[in-house]
Amino acid sequence: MRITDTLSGEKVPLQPLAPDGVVRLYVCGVTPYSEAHVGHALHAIVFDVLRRYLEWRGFRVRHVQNFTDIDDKLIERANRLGVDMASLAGQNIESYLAQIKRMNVFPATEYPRVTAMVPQIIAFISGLIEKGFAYPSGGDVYYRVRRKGDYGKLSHRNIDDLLSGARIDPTELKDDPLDFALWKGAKPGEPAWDSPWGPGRPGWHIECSVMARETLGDQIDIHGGGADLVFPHHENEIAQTEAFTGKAPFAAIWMHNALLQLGAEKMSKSLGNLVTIDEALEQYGPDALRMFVLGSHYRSPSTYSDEALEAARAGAERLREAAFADDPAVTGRADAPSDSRERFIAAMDDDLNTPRALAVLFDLARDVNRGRAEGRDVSEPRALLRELAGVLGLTLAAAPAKAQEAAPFIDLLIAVRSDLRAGKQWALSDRIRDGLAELGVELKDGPEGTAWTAR
RNA sequence: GGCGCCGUGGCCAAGUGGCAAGGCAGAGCUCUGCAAAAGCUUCACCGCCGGUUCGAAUCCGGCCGGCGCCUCCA
Repeated sequence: MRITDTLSGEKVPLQPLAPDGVVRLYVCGVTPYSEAHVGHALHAIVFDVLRRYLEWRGFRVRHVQNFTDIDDKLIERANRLGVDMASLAGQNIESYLAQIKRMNVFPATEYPRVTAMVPQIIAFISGLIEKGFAYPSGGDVYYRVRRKGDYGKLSHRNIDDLLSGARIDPTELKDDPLDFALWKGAKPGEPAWDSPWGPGRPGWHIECSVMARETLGDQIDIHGGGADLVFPHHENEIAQTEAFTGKAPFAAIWMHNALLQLGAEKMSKSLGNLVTIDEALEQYGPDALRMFVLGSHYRSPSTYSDEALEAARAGAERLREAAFADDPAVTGRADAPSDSRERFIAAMDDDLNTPRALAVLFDLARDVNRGRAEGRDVSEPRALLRELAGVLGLTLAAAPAKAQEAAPFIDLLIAVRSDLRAGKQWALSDRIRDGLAELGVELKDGPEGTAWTAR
C-alpha cells in the first residue's frame, strides 16, 4: 500500500519499520475543550478506515490516539464554567468516545493523555536542554528552532519567511522570536505541575512527541492528523523528536486529511460554524456520515451539506438493500466470481482511494440485484459485498428500529391490509399504506408478502 | 507577502498521456392493483487561452475563479 507523505510530497510504500512487522500509527486526536463536530468525525473515520484496511490485509496495527487534556482553551473554558480542567476534559473525552462508538469507529489501541505523562514530558524537555536544543528562561522553557538546519521541512516553509508572518509573539524571554514554548511557567488560576524550572505545564507541541515516543517508540510508521496541524504542530513535533532521539525519520509517513468545509469555509471551533457529531448522527445515521466521508478522497476538502448527506444516506441504503434483502427462490446457477476483490484492493492500496473502493461496492450491489432479479444464486457477490463494506466500516444495518414496540401493531395492520388487497379493496389498503408512510413506516409488497422498514 | 491545494454532467466525486468509474437527482421502459424496491436504457469531452505530442481532462506556460496554512483548531 502506498500513502501520500506530507514530508516528501510523494506516495510512499508502507513498510513497517519495526522487525515485529506491527504498523505503528499515531494519530493526533482532539483537544477536549468542547463538543466534537463532524470535522472530527471525518478525521476519525478516515483513520478508522486506514486501520481496518490494514488489518484486513493482514497487518497488525498499534493505533495510538492522544487526548491533549492540558491546553490554554481548556483552562480558559474551565475557569469560565467554574469547573476544574480535568473534569471538563474528562466529560468531553467521554462523549467523544461515545460518539466514536456510535460511528462504528474502532477504539484506538491506546489513548494516552497529557495529564498522565507529565513526568515523561519533563524528562524529555530536560534531555532537549542537555543537548542544547532548548533553554529555560523566566520559568518557561523554549525550543531553539534554529539549532537544527531542517526546521520547516515538513510544512515546506523557509524559516526566514516565517518571520515576515509577523504574528509571532515577541516575548523577551525568547532568544529568537520563532522559538516556541516547551514548558510554560504557571500563572495564577492555572493548573500546574512541579518541574526543575518551577511550577508550570507543558506547552502545546511537546506532549505529542512524548506520547508518541512513550507508546510507540522513537520511530513510527504513520503519523496522522488534520491538515491544519502540519504547521506549526507537526513541524514542531518532528523537530523536537528528531532532536531528542537523534534518529530520523521520526515518522516514515506523515498522513494528513483535508479539512471539512461548511459552506464556503472550513468548519472549526473558532469560527463557530459547525455541526456536531451528535446532530449529524441523529439526522442521518452512522452509515450515511461514513458514506459521505468515503465518497471523496481524504486529501481533498469536502463540504458538508444536507444534500450531500442525503445523497450519501440514499447510497448506503442501496448497498444495504443489496447486501441484506431476502433472497427469492434460486432457480439459476451462481455467477462467475468477479474481479471485485482485486479492484477494491487496488483502489485502497493507492493512497486509500475510498471513492474508487466504493464504486466497487456499488458494482457488486448491481451484480447482486441483477442476479437476484434473474433468479441466480448471489451468495458469493453478496458475501463479498458484506465483507468489503465491513472493511470500510459500514454497518449496513437497518435504520434503528424506533418502531420496535410498534412492530406487532404494524404487522397486524399489514395482515388486515393483505386481506383488503385480496379483496381488491384498493382504497382502504392504500389508506393503510399511506398512513403508515406518514408515520415513517414504508411498505413494500413483494411476491412473498409485504415487508416494512421504519425510519 | 510566503507556502500549498482545487476548478470534471443538475449536485457530489474518481480518473493524472490512448475511446470520461461510481453515487444522488432526472427521464423512458419492465415489474406492480397502484406504489415502493429492483432491473434495463438514457444524461459530460473535463474553468479559459496557448503550447508539447500521432494522441491531453491528464504534461508545460499564462489567465480567470475558489480554498487552505502561515494564529488555537481534525
